[in-house]
Amino acid sequence: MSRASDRAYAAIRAELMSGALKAGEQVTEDQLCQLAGVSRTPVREAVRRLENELLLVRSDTKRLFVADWSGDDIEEMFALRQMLECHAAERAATRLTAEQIALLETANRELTAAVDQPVPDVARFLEANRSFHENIIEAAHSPRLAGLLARLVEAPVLLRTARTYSPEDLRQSGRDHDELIAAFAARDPEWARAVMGSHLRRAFHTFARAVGPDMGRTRS
Amino acid sequence: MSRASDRAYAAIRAELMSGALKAGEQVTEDQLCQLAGVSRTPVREAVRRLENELLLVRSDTKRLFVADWSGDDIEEMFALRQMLECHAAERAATRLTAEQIALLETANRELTAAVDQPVPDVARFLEANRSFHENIIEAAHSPRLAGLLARLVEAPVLLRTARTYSPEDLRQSGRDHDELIAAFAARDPEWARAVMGSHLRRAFHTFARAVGPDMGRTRS
DNA sequence: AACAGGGTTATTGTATACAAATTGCCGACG
DNA sequence: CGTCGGCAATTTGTATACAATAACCCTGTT
Repeated sequence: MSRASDRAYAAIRAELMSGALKAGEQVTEDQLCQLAGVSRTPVREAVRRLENELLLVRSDTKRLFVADWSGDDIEEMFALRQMLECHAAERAATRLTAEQIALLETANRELTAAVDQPVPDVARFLEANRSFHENIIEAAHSPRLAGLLARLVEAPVLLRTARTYSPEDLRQSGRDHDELIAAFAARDPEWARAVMGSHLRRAFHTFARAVGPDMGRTRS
Repeated sequence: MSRASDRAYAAIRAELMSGALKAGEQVTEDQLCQLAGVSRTPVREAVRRLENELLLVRSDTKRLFVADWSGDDIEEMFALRQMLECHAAERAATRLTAEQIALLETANRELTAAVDQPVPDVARFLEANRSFHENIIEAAHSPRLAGLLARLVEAPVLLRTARTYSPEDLRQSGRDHDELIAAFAARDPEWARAVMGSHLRRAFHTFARAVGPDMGRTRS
């Protein structure tokens, strides 16, 4: 992470996540250079990565814009993620070691701890959640699957500012994870797949409800 | 395609496909510059694309090598492709226009014409086959799905030199495509998914048989 | 003979200058 | 008043020089 292009990537990504760069807005490479404090060469490399992760998009004439996800885009992304991550859960069920299952339990204890407070710590929840899912993908032993998912998982976080997490939603996620762990402990691929499917599909509807009935179809 | 980076991409890719650059071999950026006749900047951009498509890989210390796919890698890739392309076929069944279906018929006529000769024209077959599948993915109207598949479809072609296409294999592909067209014409997503699944799974076994029992597990 | 150390070469990473392309503006003309 | 064309400014694309880092070889020591 000490390379200039990595720092540029992190810096630009942070700006996108914080909302300092708004969806649909044009950005120039020079702008991003100033922002990251490096020259255009590493910035261009970082931009390629972000384009690949669909956080930035190029117009037909190569001009650069912050991605603006429509409701359809989000639904599509969730559908793809569900397909791939169900597959990962299925594979993981027969491949997880006892140590890895213990890791999942640890991550989910952290997750529930973040929720079981007077005021839930959403950032802590998100980090534990990310770790939980990452461990499953890791255990699926399918490096290309992992690469594909990497492109899908992070993108919608862009919209997290718009989202209102209810404590009940967060708790339900914890329970889903518990059942997932049970399916893994039973070495039951079908069970794991099914739980993952309902987990992600519920997440989609929670997300859709939070963002609004039109799911971002009205742009600002 | 007139951009230097695009030309570099095409040139390097051609070298990989022709087998002039062998699997596992190290390549340097300067080498690729000479090869493409452009400077390192566009070459580096082309290399990023090829890394993304898994045709090139980087060692832990950033040195560049031609990808060397193991049998497990190939099986994994086929499994992912099947999952995604079945999904594409299912979506396409309800979205293809009459014109697009006609396009598929044209592509498959070209494909069978390439086969129905004293000596089948494999290159022409591959091109028609690529066009056929591309049209389906296009019709699925899922740009991210298309992006994911792009990373998977082209990679194993690297190994096509090792492959012996029997005329019967090629003819069977044409018949699969015909049934796929029938499923699309009937607007039956389930049918389309099933046909695509068996089509790709058969292709996998044909491929595995042609490459050999160990599927490349013995590297040269 | 094996191995550690240091210096040399090869390779990748970054900055900068310049070229090509695109956009937007402004005036001339219908 | 609209619109067409071209000039100026902005933005992206490429080449090249230089810096940082990793691999290699060679020697000296044990």
